Amino acid sequence: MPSPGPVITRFAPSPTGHLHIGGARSALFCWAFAQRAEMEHRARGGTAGGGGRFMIRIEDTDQARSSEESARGILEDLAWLGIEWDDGPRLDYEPFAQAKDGPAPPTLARGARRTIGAEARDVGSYFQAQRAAAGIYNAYIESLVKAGRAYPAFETPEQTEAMRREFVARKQTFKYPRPADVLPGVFNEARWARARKGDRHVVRFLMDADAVVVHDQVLGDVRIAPGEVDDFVIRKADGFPTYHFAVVIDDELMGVTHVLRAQEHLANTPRHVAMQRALTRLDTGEPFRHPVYAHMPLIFNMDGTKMSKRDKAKTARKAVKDAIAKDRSITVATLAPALGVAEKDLAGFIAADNDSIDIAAALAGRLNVNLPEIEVYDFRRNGYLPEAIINFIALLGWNPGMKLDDGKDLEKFDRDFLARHFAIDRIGKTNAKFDRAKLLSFNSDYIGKLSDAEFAARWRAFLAEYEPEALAALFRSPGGHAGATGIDRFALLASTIKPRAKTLRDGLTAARFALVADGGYEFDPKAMDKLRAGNGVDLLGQARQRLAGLGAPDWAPATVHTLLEQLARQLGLPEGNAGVGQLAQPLRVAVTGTAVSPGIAETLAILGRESTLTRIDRCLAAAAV
RNA sequence: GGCCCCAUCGUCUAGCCUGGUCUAGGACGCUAGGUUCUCAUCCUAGAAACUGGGGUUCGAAUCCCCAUGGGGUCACCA
Repeated sequence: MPSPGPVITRFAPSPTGHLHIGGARSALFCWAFAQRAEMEHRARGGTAGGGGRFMIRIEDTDQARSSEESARGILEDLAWLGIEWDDGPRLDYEPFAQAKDGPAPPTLARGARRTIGAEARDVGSYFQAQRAAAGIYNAYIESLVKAGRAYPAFETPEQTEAMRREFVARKQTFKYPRPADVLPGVFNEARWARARKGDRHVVRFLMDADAVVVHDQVLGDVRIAPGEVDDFVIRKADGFPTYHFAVVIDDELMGVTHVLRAQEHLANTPRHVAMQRALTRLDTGEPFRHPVYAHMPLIFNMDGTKMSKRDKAKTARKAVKDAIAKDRSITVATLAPALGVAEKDLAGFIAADNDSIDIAAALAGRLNVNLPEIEVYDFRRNGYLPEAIINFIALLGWNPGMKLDDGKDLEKFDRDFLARHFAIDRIGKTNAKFDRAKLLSFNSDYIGKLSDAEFAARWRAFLAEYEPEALAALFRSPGGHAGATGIDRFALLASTIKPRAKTLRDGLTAARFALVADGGYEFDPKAMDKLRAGNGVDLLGQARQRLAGLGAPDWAPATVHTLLEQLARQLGLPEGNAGVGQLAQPLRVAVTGTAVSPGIAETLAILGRESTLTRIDRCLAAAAV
């Protein structure tokens, strides 16, 4: 039996921004599908790369909107998620979140540089703009024109638009009317000559008259009646191929066997199938193949709207409007300079004339609001773990359909599991809503599952990347005093933060007490009232005296705890933790200003002797007023 | 509007293909308890769904039809 060749899947983003979370899922499924094929191939003793390959292709045919930075950003986002491609653009990068335990200076210790992707299969560039420059598409355009399956059209965009409006006015669906001189299967020499002369034109595909059936692995056969699809543009006036055309050419030339993509592309697929029927390879003379199609359900916001980066602008716009309404001193004139943007731009943003994400981000920082995460990068900088995101998005429109021993559904799994078990027949058909609450739950679960050392390393790497000042502050003893010797304050802090952090970022909230200076926090009035009401002040004084007797070198959770236990006993408080608890609350208020903190012994140990005593004294003074 | 796709708790979903084992299971969220020095973690319990109507069948969440609802798509964007 001839070897069937590898399964080849592809993810083909257009580089016009960061990687959208929905795109990440498409990439993940394509990756998993190829991975599984490769694994099974190797299990049968096959050679590496011969069973399944995952490819990235950059669809940068939109000259105006594409950028190299976006392309790189998307590749980095994929790398961060751990979705690595076998074929595609080369990415040299420094692995993320690899900071390990190290000496005090809070620098981000990057791992060794890595490279993903290589132009290994000799299929040319993975950038469509470069492929266009190499003449790949034009050669096929010409072959189609010569075969009478495509033709130049000379209407200007304005003319086409006018035609469209006429149709709409008559309540008809616009379909480009094929010119009378264009005949199927007949090379229109006159038009071609005029085009070659340099007249501005587009090239349209001459749609065939037969029905098109898309055999979709998820949705089943989808039949489109003849005449439903008009003669669409395959080459723009600027000489670049349209998406539809470039996709069909490249998928064939790059040997793509399986196309897994979002359902929004389903309606485009008949065009692709029709072109595949009409095209013949220029190198081998073989007809184009039809890849296997699988369209997956879409992902929406909880309110049913599309998840788009404009949501960020919307959120920021609402926030700034609220702020202006609430506080008269806030105006466009005062805000703009503070944000570092032009007044005109800010006014335009508020008026919804523009949706600048830069302004949205500046506003969010200024007004202290959280923008919705839409792109992978947003999740990353807000402290989500890639494994949580992978797991969560894998469940949007797919599930393994397996039960755990206790009868519950298996829903927590990693990339490797997905690679082993992913199958198209378990892709669902119904659109999903992106439930951030569940993602958050997944994220805190994954944080909880990390060992203390791992969490400390990853939290530290995260802070080094996105909150370097906070990290630096955590490495300083709050009051500038020498920290306890013999304990790693950061590790201790991290271990107490871990169960309290739903994201790496919000771990900072729980760590606030360790971040502020000894005199840098307010005492919560309610907590202070409570302190004064009972015998809190007295207990606090007693505790202070006792703690003062504990030398800085002994300042560790266990010793502090023992000391408090002993004190509780001496004061005739209830046995065990209940007694410690009566001491804990006043102490907690004293050293954090609030009634909430990690365990009191850990809290005090993290603060160290000098800070603790300083803070207690400050509280005692405040309570006496 | 034309064409196409879809339809189980608030949300993600299992079950549907191969009708009975479904008084429809799990997870998140929610509610109520419990553990704990506060908070968080953790544990237990509870409320919560087969869109509607016809049909097929001894029997339908599961098969068929219609209605309704939701979505996608109709660019010289991808």
